Amino acid sequence: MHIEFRHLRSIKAIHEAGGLAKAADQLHITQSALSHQIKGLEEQAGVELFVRRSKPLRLSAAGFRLLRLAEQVLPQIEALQAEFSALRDGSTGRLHIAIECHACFEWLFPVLEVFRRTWPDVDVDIRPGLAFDALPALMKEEVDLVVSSDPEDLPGIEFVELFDYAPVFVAASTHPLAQKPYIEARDFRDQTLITYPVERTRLDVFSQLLIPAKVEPASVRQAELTAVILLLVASNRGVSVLPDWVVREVKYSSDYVTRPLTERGLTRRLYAAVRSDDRDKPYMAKLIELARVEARKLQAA
Amino acid sequence: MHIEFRHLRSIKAIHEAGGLAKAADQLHITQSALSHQIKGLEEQAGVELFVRRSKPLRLSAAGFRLLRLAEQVLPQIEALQAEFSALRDGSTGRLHIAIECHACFEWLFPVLEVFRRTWPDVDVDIRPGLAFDALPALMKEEVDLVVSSDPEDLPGIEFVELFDYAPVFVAASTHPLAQKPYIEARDFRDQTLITYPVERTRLDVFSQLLIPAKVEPASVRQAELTAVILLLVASNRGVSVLPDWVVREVKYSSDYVTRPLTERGLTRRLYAAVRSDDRDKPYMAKLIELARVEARKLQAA
DNA sequence: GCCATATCATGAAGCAATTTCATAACTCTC
DNA sequence: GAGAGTTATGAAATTGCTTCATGATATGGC
Repeated sequence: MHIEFRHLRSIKAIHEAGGLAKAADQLHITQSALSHQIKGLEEQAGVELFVRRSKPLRLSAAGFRLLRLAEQVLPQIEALQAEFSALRDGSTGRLHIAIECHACFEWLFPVLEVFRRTWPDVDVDIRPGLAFDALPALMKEEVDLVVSSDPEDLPGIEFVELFDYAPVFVAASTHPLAQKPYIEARDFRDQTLITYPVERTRLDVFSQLLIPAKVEPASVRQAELTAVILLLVASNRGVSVLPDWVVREVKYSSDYVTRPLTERGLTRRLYAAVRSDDRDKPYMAKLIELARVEARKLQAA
Repeated sequence: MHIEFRHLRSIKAIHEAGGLAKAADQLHITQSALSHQIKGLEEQAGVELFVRRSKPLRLSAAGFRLLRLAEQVLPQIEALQAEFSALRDGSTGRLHIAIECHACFEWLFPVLEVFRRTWPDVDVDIRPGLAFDALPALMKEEVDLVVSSDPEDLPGIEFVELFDYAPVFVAASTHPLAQKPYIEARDFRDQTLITYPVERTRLDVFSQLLIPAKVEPASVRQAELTAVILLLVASNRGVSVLPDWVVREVKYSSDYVTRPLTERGLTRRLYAAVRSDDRDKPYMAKLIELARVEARKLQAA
């Protein structure tokens, strides 16, 4: 059968206006069109929806049943259309974030906390599961933002600069290397290096320092959580390299020392990879702005 | 604006079939038509409902939102259509009954009790409020059945015979008239007559006996409830005339006597007035049959 | 990576459904 | 029962949906 929303609207209008002609006005069609429409609907449903005997057309029992449906359903689609128009003007949307950089949890969480307060209708999520192939997922609209430090030239994708950070050497304060003012690649030769469990090319120590210098650490141990890495470092089970926003937590602790990598220090840049379509959406712009501000707060601390 | 059920069905089909072409098959339209339709819908809503980048067309966030609506709403209209088809085949409907005859409660209630068990989906009600102008209300479909003992020739209305009954004289067993084998009009001349509070022409005593004989009782007192009338009669505050199905309750009580009106007794016939359209509906036929059976049980008791 | 295949998009043309116009039929009120 | 008000109807005009034919794009196997 073919009951349509149009029919629900008509039923409702006729009931409320208390007549076909007035209802037709409200619906911006002629009385004739509405009459034909109702006739068609009744033939479709096989049921008389109105009492014809009385002149200001009145709903029959079946008509009332249909009206009840209309009053239940019409507000729902109106609500949906409101959501859609919010989506269109960018006051709502989906913001699923994939992070390639394992330590980014540390600054992203506080950012999202602040973000949720001003944009409560945006559907925010972090998807660490597919951190591997984040950029293809971004292109397929499986996620909406990828935090990355390796910009690529992809169609429809833009890499928006977030902030700079420094990968910093961390060791226990009792560690021999604590004596040096800065750390070089060759210093790792006889060390146990503790890293996040991802491929080397995605770790700053390797990509920026050890691989170019062709240095291999004595051993590499992996730990998932930043807190665990720091624990291992404190108990002298190895040394690590972490972004500055992470080491700021231990900078003033007497258990740790932090040192720059190379004499002048390394600098890396983080990007938010987003689809061009999304870039100018207000909530997206806001998130990126927040990320910059909050991260700098962390780095300054 | 112009979201229609058609669109909801399409969204759902595409999602379930996992592709536009297969969905189009299910919907019995071409792939092209569906493509155009979705395009139109997206323009309407101003929102992308599907992710175009991936090839087996996938729902976007907004698309999922619409799907959720579809899954909520579509079953509702299917349920409605089931109700309508039940209405068409007569297994459900509205059965609002108006009773012109005030004492008919007595047999109608038991009838409806039985009826509700076999036809639970029929919307049954008794509307005593508009007992006055019941037949016009029947024509205007405000009620669906009128119990009446005065058939009229009205277009679209049929009077279906229910059963015959006898208006019977009731008095306290101590009442002087209890001595007579039957009661005549002139016997009322010096009596207080207790009646239902309706116009005289609609009371059997008057229309069938007193008005033709031009007899006026000494006084007339009215009571709404049958139980109250009987109470007043028992305490000798007056006499009354009630249908046989009512007096059967007191027939064997030593407090009352019942006597026929006139030597041969009066006989009246009750009718169910219904619209011709409704007459052959199964539930209507059933109710009428039940009324006959149950009433005769009461009269026989 | 490239080609074959599957899948979706698009434009023009045809067709069906909806709307309108003009007017008839009906109901209700006075 | 005349008149105002309201709904129904038929035919023509219009809208918009569908189809056909074909182009564009993605996916998977080699």
